[in-house]
Amino acid sequence: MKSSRNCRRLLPTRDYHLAATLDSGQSFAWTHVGDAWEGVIQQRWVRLQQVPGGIEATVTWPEPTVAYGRACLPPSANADRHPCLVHTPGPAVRAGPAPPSADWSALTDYLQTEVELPAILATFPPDPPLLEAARCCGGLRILRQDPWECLASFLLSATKQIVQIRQVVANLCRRFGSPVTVPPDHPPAFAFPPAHTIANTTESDLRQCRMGFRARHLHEAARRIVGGDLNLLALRTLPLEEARAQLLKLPGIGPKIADCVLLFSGDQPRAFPIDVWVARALRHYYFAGQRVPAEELRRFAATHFGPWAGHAQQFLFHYARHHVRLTD
DNA sequence: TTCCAGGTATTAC
DNA sequence: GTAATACATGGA
Repeated sequence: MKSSRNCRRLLPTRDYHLAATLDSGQSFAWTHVGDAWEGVIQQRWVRLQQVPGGIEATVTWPEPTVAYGRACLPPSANADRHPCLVHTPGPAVRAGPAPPSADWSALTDYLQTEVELPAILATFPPDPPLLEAARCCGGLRILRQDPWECLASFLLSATKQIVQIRQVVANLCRRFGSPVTVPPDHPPAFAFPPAHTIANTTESDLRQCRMGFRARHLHEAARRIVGGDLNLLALRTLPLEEARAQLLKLPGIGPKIADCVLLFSGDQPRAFPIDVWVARALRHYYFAGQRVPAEELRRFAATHFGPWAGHAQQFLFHYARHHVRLTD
């Protein structure tokens, strides 16, 4: 086994509920291990644990060290439009040995620890169900994920339970992802496979990961992205409607998955994914439980919840799943 | 066994 | 235009 060394740091946070955030159906890449969460961020194994004052993060470096890529995602091009976002892009990327004091900004950027949640809550309309949902799910955050991993994961999410999506994503990483350095005696961990890897495999191979009919969509989407039909990072610089229109051109991506990608990885805080849970909550709380066409729900959500509608959506989603029993 | 899952695309009225 | 239906798989 290759030797490795751990590096640990406290990431200071306020109003941050790590478990709610990592286990709220935004990302399917985290495993609950004891009282911590383990996953892979940008090719690096990470362990996160909520502690007083913040999040204790442990990462592992290989020894001897290897060159590694971008230390952090580019800062949000939309940051100026959204004063609640405070990005700290970190120093220039180093290649070669990674010292223990290496850049943590990739992690804080992913976790969005710098976002002032109270400032976002202050923009919400004063309606009782939303405020109750926000109260029940205090500290629930929106992650800033890698766009390709987010898109691919949600392509796999169609009519699947969250636990099953996790399994399929794990299958995909195990079969096609690169192994990452883990602590001694730790089970192997794998990075999410890049688009070109998926594009270069076959639909039949993808089906081995138990993703069913979604294999064709994933394969074709990867091929188009690798072919340059769509620049995922550039979506962060576009107005919401334009970014959504670009995503809707991909096979297997409709309004719901497009909004998930835009909210969870595309710097589009107004994006408002409406799935079965959110639709149920909207009908129940805002339309007296009546049947409402999907388009009308979308129109309502686009105007009612304000500039941080996506956060409101995530509160309603979490609330509907864990705190109340709503019927269709 | 039957139902349903963080949907989408296609086909039928 | 809106309403059903197929699509794979497996947990509840």
